[in-house]
Amino acid sequence: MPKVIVIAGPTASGKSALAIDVARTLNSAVLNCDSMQIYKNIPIISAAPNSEDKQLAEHRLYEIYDCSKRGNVVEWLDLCVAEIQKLWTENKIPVVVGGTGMYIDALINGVTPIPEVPTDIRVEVQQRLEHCGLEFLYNFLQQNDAPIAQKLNPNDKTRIVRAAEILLFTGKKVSEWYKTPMIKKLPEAEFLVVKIVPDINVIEQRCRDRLDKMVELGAIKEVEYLAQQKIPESMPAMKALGVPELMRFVKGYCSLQDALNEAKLHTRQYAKRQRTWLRNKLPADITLEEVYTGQPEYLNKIRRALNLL
RNA sequence: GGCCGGUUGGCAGAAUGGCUCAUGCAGAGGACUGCAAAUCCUUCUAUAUCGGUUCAAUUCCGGUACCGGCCU
Repeated sequence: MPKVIVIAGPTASGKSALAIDVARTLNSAVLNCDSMQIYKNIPIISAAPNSEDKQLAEHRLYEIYDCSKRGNVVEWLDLCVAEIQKLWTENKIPVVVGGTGMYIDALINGVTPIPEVPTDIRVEVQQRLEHCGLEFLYNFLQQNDAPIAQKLNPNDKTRIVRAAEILLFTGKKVSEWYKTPMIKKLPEAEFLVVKIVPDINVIEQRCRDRLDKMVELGAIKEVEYLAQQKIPESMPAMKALGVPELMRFVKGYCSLQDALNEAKLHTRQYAKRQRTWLRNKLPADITLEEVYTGQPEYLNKIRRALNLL
């Protein structure tokens, strides 16, 4: 059975470094599974691999979308699956790394085959949301798809909007859609899941240091670029950690120090959410309880596990 | 030394003579199937201290401590 290595961990856990080392020993490539590193022009703030990293191992699916584009899981999944299959034909074991839980989940467990909702429907729902309020949409769901309404929290904007879109476009309840089995894009794949879950305080310290370093490396320039491009705040790339915070500084609303402190706090909170997700949703074959900084035993562990698969 | 004002959870900040001390932030835990670095849920912690009045005090009165202002 063809194999795929999946490396997951919170921000600043050293997962990218591990991915590079694994890819090198396997003479394979690293595939991005991060919803922000997929965007161009913000490599510093999104902590995408630098040129040195890229020399050590081949990296794919990084910095491929314009920041004005809205990425999504399924699109990423298609790209990722294509790259995995390519590597397989070369007899290589792909190394997928990233911190976006939903993407990993979709890769391993599949998604329900709901057709893509066209833009006009999405705009319509968005307008309803703005004019009539979230409550209106929730009531709409309660009347037309009670099971999903019950499952969702009345304040959960993202999911209520999504459910409304699906219902309007497909005419079928989301709760019905969810009864159809999820489709795996790579049913034949055998995944070796490696999880890095260091102590949250260690992660926090690394996030702080990294953010300071990002500023030294030119993170402000990237944010200024986004401002110049006048990319709407609603775009995903504009929500990358550090972007909204530094944007406030760039626009003169706060000091750099304040912006950084905010960004550091939000990064920690994000890392915490990632840990929760990893802990409860991703069973792993190998778990590292400390930051990866090149310990050879972990590489050996992975190699041994691969042979056993 | 004298006079005045203040003291509510880790922080900010409401309220009240009596029922479980609002709320926000932070912290902790959790959810997560097409924007997910998003979106959302649950939850711990306080009336400075001592005494008095009262059926009942965080709330009223007094002492002490601490903080701030003014005076000598």
